[in-house]
Amino acid sequence: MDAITTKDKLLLHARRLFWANGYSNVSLRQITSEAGVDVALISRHFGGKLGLFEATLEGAFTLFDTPPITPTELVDAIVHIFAEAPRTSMEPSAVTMLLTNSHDRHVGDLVRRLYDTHFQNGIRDLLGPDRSALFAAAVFGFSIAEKSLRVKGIADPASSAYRAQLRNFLMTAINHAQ
Amino acid sequence: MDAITTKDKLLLHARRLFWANGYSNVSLRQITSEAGVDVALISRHFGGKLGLFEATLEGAFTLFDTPPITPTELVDAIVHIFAEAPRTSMEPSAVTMLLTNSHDRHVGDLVRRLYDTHFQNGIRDLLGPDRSALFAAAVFGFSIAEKSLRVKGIADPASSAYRAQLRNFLMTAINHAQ
DNA sequence: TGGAATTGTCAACGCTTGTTGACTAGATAC
DNA sequence: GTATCTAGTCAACAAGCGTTGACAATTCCA
Repeated sequence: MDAITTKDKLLLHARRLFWANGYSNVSLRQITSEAGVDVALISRHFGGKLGLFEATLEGAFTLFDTPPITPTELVDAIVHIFAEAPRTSMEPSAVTMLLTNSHDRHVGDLVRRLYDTHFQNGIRDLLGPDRSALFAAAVFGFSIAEKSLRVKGIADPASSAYRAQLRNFLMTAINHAQ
Repeated sequence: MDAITTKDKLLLHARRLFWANGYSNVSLRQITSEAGVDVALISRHFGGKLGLFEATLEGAFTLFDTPPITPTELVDAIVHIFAEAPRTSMEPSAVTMLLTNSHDRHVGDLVRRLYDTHFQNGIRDLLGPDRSALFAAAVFGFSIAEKSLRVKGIADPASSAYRAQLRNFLMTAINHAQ
């Protein structure tokens, strides 16, 4: 019983720290100290740092594995994830962890593979190759601008203006793609 | 005389490696081994790793320090930088290094400050707060999609289709911002 | 030409990293 | 009740990191 709690504690803190700082910028001792457990337990439960990282992404791509019927529903789903993220403190770790770690020496290949199999293949059938590429660029760009660079001019995520801004940005990227 | 060559060699390889792998994923020994010089010379010439990183960004924001007159000229300038980047092997290190390192423990604050003082303030007068935020998101998203995640559906950077695709994407972000 | 400043070389430092093995405690099964 | 397996604790490991200081070589200036 207690084992499950420990694994969940590790997953919770690891997900938050990885998403906020990136794979290489988070140490195992940082995770375990915040989770209040011993360092060695990561290797025991997850086989190592990479295994823990993979575990934090487990089941995070369900939205894209069964993509919505229409582009509008896809946009609404992503807007919902982005807007609710601060509340749940869970998502959009999946999407954003992809890009904030895509250049990492240790997890770059893994991250690109996850993007290919889940995100890209999931939305390409819905939007077509060109529109899905630019739609992905819009999602990534908005996430980077808001979360990492904290660009001014992006509305408060709790406001309805935020949802409208993001929705309009994504719909524009879809509708006006060449 | 030889000193200048060594500094330039270090800057050249450091810029390339930092841009490709990010600050924390590049070691000083990796840079110096490719440059063919001793490790200690980085601390001697640049004061340390952070100083070398800053030096690689020197003068890379001239475009945004004196922004173009019209949004169209701004878009054309960025399209030009992106399209010529593979040839010159220099840019768009400035813009893309901003975002690929924005979550780094060591250089995150520096990178955000550079973004604020150069990129953001430069284009906000031209585009206004809302449009400049989404324009920045479009630039970052396209860069991430093309360079880091290697999204399918983005044209060959050497082709004219690439310029048209990027130009249309950026113009759309500007013109349809709420 | 001789002294001073700069540049390059080498080895070592202290620190952090992820990982491992030995050991104790507790739960489970026979 | 005893053997077995799992979970947690502790200390240590080897490897890599950025940085430093002592020394040799070169260049520059008077």
